[in-house]
Amino acid sequence: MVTIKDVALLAGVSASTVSRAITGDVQVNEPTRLRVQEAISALGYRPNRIARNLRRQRSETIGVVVSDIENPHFTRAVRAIEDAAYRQGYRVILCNTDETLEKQQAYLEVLAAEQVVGVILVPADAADPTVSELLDMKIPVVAFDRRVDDDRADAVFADNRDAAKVATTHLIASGRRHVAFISGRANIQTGAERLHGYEEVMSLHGMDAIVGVGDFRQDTARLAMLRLLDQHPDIGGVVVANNLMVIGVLEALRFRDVTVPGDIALVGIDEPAWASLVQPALTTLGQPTQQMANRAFELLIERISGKREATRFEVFHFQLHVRDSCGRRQFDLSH
Amino acid sequence: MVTIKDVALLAGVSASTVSRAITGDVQVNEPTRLRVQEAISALGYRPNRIARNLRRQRSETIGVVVSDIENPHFTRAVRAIEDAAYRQGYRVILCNTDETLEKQQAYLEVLAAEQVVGVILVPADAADPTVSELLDMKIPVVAFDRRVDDDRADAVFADNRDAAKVATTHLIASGRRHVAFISGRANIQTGAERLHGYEEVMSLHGMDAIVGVGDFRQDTARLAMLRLLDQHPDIGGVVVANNLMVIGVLEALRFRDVTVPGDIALVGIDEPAWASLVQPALTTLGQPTQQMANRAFELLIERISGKREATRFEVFHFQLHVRDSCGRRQFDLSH
DNA sequence: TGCCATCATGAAATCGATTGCAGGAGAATA
DNA sequence: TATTCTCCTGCAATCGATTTCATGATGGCA
Repeated sequence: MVTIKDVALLAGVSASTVSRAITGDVQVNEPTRLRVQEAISALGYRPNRIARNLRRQRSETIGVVVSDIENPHFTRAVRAIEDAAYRQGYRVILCNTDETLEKQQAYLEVLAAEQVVGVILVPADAADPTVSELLDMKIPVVAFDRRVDDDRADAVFADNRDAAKVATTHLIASGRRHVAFISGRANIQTGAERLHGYEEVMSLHGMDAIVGVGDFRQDTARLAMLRLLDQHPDIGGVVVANNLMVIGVLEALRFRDVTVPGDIALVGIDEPAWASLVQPALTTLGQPTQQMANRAFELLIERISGKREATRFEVFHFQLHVRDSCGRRQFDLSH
Repeated sequence: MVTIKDVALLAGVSASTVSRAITGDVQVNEPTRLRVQEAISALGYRPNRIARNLRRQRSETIGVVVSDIENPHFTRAVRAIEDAAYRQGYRVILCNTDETLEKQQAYLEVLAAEQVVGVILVPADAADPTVSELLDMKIPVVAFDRRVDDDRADAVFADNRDAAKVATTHLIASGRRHVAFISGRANIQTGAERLHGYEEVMSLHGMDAIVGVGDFRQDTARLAMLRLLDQHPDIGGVVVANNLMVIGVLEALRFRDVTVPGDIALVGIDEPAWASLVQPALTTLGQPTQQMANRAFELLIERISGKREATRFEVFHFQLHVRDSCGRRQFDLSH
């Protein structure tokens, strides 16, 4: 491995001078700078970032931690963040926690150790003390999609309760009775809020809640829907708590020869790219993922650059896309 | 920040002893070890990984670099790799290159600097010299989905040429004429190979190739398909080079009121989760993504542990899933 | 009793960079 | 000419851990 000393030796200067020639924050005589440059390219020298970060106590890297790398909502956000960050000279490293506290802690520690300048986190567990440790270390954290308990962290999320309310109301207003809900995990904020929104509307209309418990993934949603069909043969509508679970639910309905929206009307929360291509085209509630991601990054930059002290929450809103799977009773003109 | 010295001070021992107590590779007297443990938890000490990696010249992290974080084929692979790696005590950090050489170099350098023990790479550019630099540093590299030029790197990929040949042949055998191809970027190996497979079959049958150039993303595929419809109104079938582009192509066909498979039969390469849910259900060629990912990780571990010297390539095969979009002329029984 | 092996520990070097401090050279000013 | 200032550079300390080497204590064995 070629180090700064080798370069110094070849250029006939000290290591300090090489360092200054590279970083450029202190004046270096032009001829010497050129000699150093030559030596660097002659040896193919590349500064060791570990040593640099150790000394500088920071890096030019931001960390992004998502709870499910397979969820298009998150990957779309990650791409938006990476794009913006890279343009501003930051590198982005990404980690996947699989919705487990253990992995979240492990990866937050990795990021802390790498001295990242900031973290955007889709928290698997809002109460994770590791988040506070990062904040103690003056590493700003922006929660995405969900909040964290430590209120020094900014947060960007959507109004999930409202989304579920709109979806449920839409089905009921279309004349559906026995509207069911395929939930995500209730210990995840988005899961809980969407469930609460659904329950709120159901009780408002004096109806019993019919909940199939999923975990935001395709397989469990299929099983939950099959079970629900057995237990409640009179279901007339279903709200599905996220995009991946919609796939599982549609598989279950097709397997049982249940027609959509004939037998059961369906509204999905989240807007996948294929929403309008499936049969029937999916009525969805979409959130402005890219805008949210961009905003999360902006909030992080404000913190990194020290422009802002106060914690900020930003709430975005879902938009209803009425297509065919809901039966369209009410909104025939809104296509 | 609490360092090893603070722990040493509180426990009344030297830093060396604390270090030994933590790593456990050298005997430490039991009572002292306990005192150190107490001091550690009392202070909430966490060893600084940067310093550790600097000294040890390695980490317990492996790097994964993908060319498109939004492609489900890659995210599925990433999740499989992360699962396996985490179980074996490795941490995984992920980077996205957007199919650009510049970002690929930047992120490979980041990973090299972080002293990762190995890299799994979906190369955006097979000729990138940074790959060789990693290998020079004794950091093993496994190419995924595509190969790299440096033949010290292992590779796991699928027989893309054959996939395109099967897809094209299937359409022709179903009686389709003027079969078109929506290609990915030809400077990407998978793109080139799939295109060649298509062209090979077409020329074998004495037919002219009809190629719409895309870049593996949804938007360009839509435009390419629209342009193709204008230029070649007699197209009877189309092979689409990857899953994301299928969405764009279906959008274009729907926009022009072209029926599938009535007017145009369609076969997609890659098997997205929603393949059987779209209308019409998609005939696809799927590759065993998770198996490939697991194998890539195994190859990497063999290198990391020094079990193997010789370079290894592993080629996986696509499987044809006949559904409705191809017209099913030949294979009515094969569902 | 004397010698040697073993065990536990500390002091100091080390990893590869950055940076505070000091000093020399040369220019500008008194 | 003497003094001050600026510019450039090198020395050495530093970041926080690991690891080599040396040393003292203990105990077993001759």
